[in-house]
Amino acid sequence: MGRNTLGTLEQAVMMVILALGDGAYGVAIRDELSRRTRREHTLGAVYTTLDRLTAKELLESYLGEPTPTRGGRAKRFFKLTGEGRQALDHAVNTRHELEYGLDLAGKGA
Amino acid sequence: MGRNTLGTLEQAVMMVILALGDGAYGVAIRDELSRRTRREHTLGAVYTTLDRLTAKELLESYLGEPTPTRGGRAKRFFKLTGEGRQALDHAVNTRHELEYGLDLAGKGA
DNA sequence: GCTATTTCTTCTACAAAGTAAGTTTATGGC
DNA sequence: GCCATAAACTTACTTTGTAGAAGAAATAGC
Repeated sequence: MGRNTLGTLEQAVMMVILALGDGAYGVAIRDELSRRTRREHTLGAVYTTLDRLTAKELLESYLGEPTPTRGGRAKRFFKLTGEGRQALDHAVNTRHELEYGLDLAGKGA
Repeated sequence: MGRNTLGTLEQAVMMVILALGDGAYGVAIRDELSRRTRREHTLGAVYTTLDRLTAKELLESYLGEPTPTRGGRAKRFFKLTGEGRQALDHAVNTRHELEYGLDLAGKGA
């Protein structure tokens, strides 16, 4: 995709990160994504998206505390950068204008 | 993009076709798209998308009357198939669930 | 202080979508 | 005929999306 549009998965991932607040790390993101999407996404898909968004500086990441549960590797948490927030808002607005006046399923209000 | 998700442009184009009703042909679609998106899209981008959606049987096309205007090649009009309508509705619903509970710009209602 | 187990991340190769920059076909008027 | 206009088509390329693993880190139990 040319310049600066966000793909559907990219947008979805960013929204899920917002929804998760703190606690947004790879596996959790995948799970919440599956929940909201009613669809399975592999971790591979999620992480590559995460990486690409980070490379574009729309996300930033930091490593979490030593794991509290059983075994496990250190979680990497993600959040939107200011730029990321802007990009998402822009995508949402664009969508809004596209949907304007149409009667679409799920547009109950 | 893997199996059956619609990309952002694909969704956008389908929405614009709905918005245009009859009168949805390449150039008109591009123009309406630019209007609603506040962004220029080349015809190349639009036509390749149109073709792909047609190939996936989400759109169907038919040729219009011999051109009424100045010069020009016969217009090709597009509309959603039943399957296309379904796919779009599904995309809209998914989006809905993703946005649920978030406070996003442009989500005024 | 090993080894199995759990939890999470990283890699790699490929398929699908998006874009740009042209080319082609068809009028109509001069 | 030649130029301008209006539309569609083509091609080569970049960016996103996906799958299916393999790789690391931490802990528990023994």
